[in-house]
Amino acid sequence: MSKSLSLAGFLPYRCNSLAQKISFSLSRIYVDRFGITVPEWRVLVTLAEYGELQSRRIGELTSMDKVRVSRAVSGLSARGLLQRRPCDRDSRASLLCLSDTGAELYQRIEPEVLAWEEALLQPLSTTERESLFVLIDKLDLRLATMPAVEPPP
Amino acid sequence: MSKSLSLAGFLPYRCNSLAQKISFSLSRIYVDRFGITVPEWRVLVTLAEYGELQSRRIGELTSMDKVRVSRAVSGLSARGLLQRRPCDRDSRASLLCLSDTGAELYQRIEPEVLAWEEALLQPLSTTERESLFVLIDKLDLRLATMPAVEPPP
DNA sequence: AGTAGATGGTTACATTGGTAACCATCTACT
DNA sequence: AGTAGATGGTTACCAATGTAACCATCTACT
Repeated sequence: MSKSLSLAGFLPYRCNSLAQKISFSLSRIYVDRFGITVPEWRVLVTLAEYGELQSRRIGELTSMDKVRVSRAVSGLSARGLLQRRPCDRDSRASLLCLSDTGAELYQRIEPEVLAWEEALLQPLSTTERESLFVLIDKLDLRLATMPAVEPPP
Repeated sequence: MSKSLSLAGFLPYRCNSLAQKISFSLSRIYVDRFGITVPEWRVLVTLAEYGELQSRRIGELTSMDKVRVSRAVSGLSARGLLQRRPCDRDSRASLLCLSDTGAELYQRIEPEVLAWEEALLQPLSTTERESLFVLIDKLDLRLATMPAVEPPP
């Protein structure tokens, strides 16, 4: 005999719904108050962390496909938050970084986001926080290596 | 001094990206092979578990808004997987349950999904599986009760 | 050098998902 | 009973996301 499915205890559902709630709660900060979309937010964080990158690399670091990156970049550029300069190694690509306004905006958002994160994790002990990330890492790894489910014969 | 943000260690990002990978991996089963969408899948599972429900309740149990439920239901109905009968207590609503074909289809999918879940969780010990759900529960609860972040004055 | 195929990035098109307006009915109060 | 507002559910409309085609350039090989 095998147990039967229940959404409430089903990891895909729980994880999805948690991710959405987290994302929504966080986005109140940068969407409502700063008019930044989620993909734009990811680009901002990444450029703030790495300094200067080309689109391709931003895509890798944020797990977004090139179309999404392109749109996010063009949105941010339109608002003067980015700076581009040609990439001399490859003239198809360009190198992107935060403009002064972009960096300034980011510095206003970042502390609020950190405060929000701290508030979210507040009920978890240090150990729990660590194991949360360990578990996520393990599942991520598993997904990358797990064989596809076989259809029955 | 406070730490600065990095996507790779940022819970919203990690959780989102994990949820997407999980969802994608799982959906190979019911999307590719059975042509069922994600919302439809949730409705199926819920009706399989609860027997007979009205749309409103399905929405609550699956965390989907009424539009999404309506579309999922109409998709499943079009394929003859559901049965509706009028709700005598409220003539606006109807009661939904799986049709015979629906139940049969579900019974073909369920064991595969359970096998997939087991494969996913395989690298986690029993304790780890438990703490994973405990952590998710805690975060869920926290999100429901957490105060909004205050804008700086 | 020249050509075939791969790659960075953008644009155009189709699909999906969300928001808002809507209709029918229900509830509660006069 | 009659009316005002709430609610179940569908439809219509608009924003976001993914897929596919595209252009320019690069790489590698002859």
